Amino acid sequence: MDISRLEKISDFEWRIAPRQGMQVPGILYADEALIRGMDDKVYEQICNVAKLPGIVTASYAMPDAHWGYGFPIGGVAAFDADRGGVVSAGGVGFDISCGVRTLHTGLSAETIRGCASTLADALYQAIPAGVGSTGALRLGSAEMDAMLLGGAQWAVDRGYGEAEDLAHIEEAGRIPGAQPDCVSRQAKERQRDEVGTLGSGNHYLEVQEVAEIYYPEAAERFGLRQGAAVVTIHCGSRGLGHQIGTEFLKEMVAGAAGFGLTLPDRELACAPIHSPLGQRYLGAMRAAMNCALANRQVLTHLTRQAFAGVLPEARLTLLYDVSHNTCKVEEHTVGGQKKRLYVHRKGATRAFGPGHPELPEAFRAIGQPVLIGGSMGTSSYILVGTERGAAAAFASACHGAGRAMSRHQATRQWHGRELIDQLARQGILVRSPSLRGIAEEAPGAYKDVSAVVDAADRAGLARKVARLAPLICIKG
DNA sequence: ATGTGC
Repeated sequence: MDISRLEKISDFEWRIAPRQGMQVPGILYADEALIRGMDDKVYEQICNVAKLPGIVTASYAMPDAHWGYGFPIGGVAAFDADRGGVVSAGGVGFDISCGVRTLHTGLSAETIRGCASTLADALYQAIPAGVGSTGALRLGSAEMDAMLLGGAQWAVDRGYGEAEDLAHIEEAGRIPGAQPDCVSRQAKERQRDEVGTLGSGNHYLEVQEVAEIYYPEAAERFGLRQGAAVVTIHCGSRGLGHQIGTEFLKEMVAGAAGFGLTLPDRELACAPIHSPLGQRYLGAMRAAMNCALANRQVLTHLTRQAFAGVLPEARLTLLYDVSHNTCKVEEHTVGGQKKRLYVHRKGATRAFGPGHPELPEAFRAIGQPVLIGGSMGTSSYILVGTERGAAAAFASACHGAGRAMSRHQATRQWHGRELIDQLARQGILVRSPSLRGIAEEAPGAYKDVSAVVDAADRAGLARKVARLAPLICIKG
């Protein structure tokens, strides 16, 4: 991206002044090196989003922003329903409610190293992974609807996990307003045997070591101690979310003219929040959010079972679960006034600051855990929402490293087998059904997650708490 | 991301 087109606010905040139909400015949080590495398309997409009806304050991009469908991945935009605001399927993304959950294990990384290979095999056997992977559950139509309404609460009610898990999930594990009736038969069909599966692409389950602590007070509140082992699960709503995204995108493209919307880019297809199509999308999307929460909850149960077979002394408790592909109704202050807004976060993590009423009691005084997944073989980070961040980008932060290279390019540059051997020499055990998938996910195909996280920290979006280093990686 | 796709 040509940095001369941006107005510098600070070393980590850059502004695009409104022009050519932009209702609000664009704001990009990143350092110079990250901005120079971004595609010009990201600039274009930030500007295009700023042209959508009802957008408030600014069209934001996080430090890991890259070119996406319509909206940039790493984009945040909020809309006021009463001022013609829209909801956009492309503003949420295909993998609805893709997100990250991190669990304590009650064990040290040293203990894990003592049986890493056995544990890796046990996890790989317990966790269905890969394209089209299926799980042990088969949902009939009534159970499907119950899952889509109940999210992680549905899973816990059926014995997958513990009641205490729920308090440590966004919205207590169940997104209200889901409408299974708005989810197509085909979407449900695709999901029938995919609950409790990891999927493919950048999804993973990792056992990690707490390698570094930056903010001891927050780490203490989060129960993170240096040298401890944690488990992180990164996945989403599988075939169901993808099908919903695909169908509504098409419907929104077809419906745009009927709503009198002239879109700067066909891919920005959207519908007024106060329209039957907008409402149907929200109902279906919320059902997909519950699907993702149920999925991560069942995977947690399978993880506990795998640990129990190898390390019976393990006690897996949930630190937090937060999504990074969502549209959520939240209260934010705009021009000194409190407003209920439809906040799209596409590849951006919610990062509520201290005192937010929606946070579980354990974190209310310190702020929300912000879980940032790295690429395979590299570090992940835990940050905490801050007061300053709550006033910027509607309380959002980055979500990961962000791709630096296409999947195709990566497969030409790396070989799965060599990467697995190389990582094993670094003490990182990778298990995956797909060598091609491994090559596509080569660490070198991603941006430096540390630079991304530093930029988010320095921009004040969230504050660094701890770095997690991978020990075992189950890759889809 | 995805029953990966012109």
